[in-house]
Amino acid sequence: MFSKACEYGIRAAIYIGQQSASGRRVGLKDIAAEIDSPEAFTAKILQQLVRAQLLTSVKGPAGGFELTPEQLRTVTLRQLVVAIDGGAMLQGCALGLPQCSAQQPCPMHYQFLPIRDQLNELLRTHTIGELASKVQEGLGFLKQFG
Amino acid sequence: MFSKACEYGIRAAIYIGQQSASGRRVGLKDIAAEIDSPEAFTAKILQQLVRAQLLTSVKGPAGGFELTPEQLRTVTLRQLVVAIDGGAMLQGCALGLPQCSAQQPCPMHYQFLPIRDQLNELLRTHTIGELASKVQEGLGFLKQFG
DNA sequence: TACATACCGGACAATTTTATCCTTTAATTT
DNA sequence: AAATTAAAGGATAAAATTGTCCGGTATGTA
Ligand code: FES
Ligand code: FES
Repeated sequence: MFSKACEYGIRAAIYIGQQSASGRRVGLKDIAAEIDSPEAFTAKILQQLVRAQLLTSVKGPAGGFELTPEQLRTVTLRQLVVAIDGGAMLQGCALGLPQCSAQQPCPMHYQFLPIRDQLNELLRTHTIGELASKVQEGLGFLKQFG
Repeated sequence: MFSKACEYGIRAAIYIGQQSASGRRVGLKDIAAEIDSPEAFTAKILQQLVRAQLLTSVKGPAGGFELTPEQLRTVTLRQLVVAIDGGAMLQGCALGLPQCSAQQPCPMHYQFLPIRDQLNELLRTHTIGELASKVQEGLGFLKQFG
């Protein structure tokens, strides 16, 4: 579905969000441990997200990553996915035709469209803050135990 | 969404199905041209599908690929996808957790599940024959022009 | 039997994705 | 100012995916 980079990116953003909501700034090491991802690779992805201004970083001692209240409230899953994976999966043809369009649709087009639309809607309407709350309340997990 | 291999595989299967429905057996060259895919790579994918018995091949002059009436009627998109990409995308967690389960669900789990289920249903309920008809009737395309 | 056709199979190459390492830069503390 | 901390950035490596090439094998035809 999504690339590894995107999966790590989303999980990281949610964890950072959860901690930011409690006023804690978190470092790379902590993040990678909490979402069970390769540290250096995760760093690259977070850099991308900082550049895209979807999250904030602070250098130096007591530095790390955080989401501003504004970011927590407004940054959506969709923005993360687009920043990392690009829009291809959210707009592209299921069978890989160069253009998804009703002009020359692939034979799955009309069946596939509603599903893709729902996915878009799902990503568009969920903010990091929202998902972070879910984790905070113990209703969602960013890694698995046992 | 799907890998390139899977996209080519599905498009190829549909084209072969369309021709088989008209009693024509088709060769690799023809297939690659009609679905706009790299010939040698497509050959590899078709081999996989033949081994999985989702389509049939015949060597020698006037040989090529075809779908038996049985295959045309019973082989589903789902079988193609599983044969080429494996079941990961159809069962895996949206955020890449090693297991998708309600025991330790990721924070997207309950929103994501219905969409993934619909995708599964879509793939499970559409046969190659059905999609081939659509192409035959000019309602669907396997490559794009101009 | 000889020959031509077309898929099969293995090896190989290019590209993209995933992942690591190390130096530099910025910020804080002593 | 010096030392310490932590992210930024560049170079590189490993792995997976995508793609090519070529000799082998089966099949039909002359
Ligand atoms: S053309 Fe294939 S999904 Fe729209
Ligand atoms: S656990 Fe993530 S989708 Fe089910």
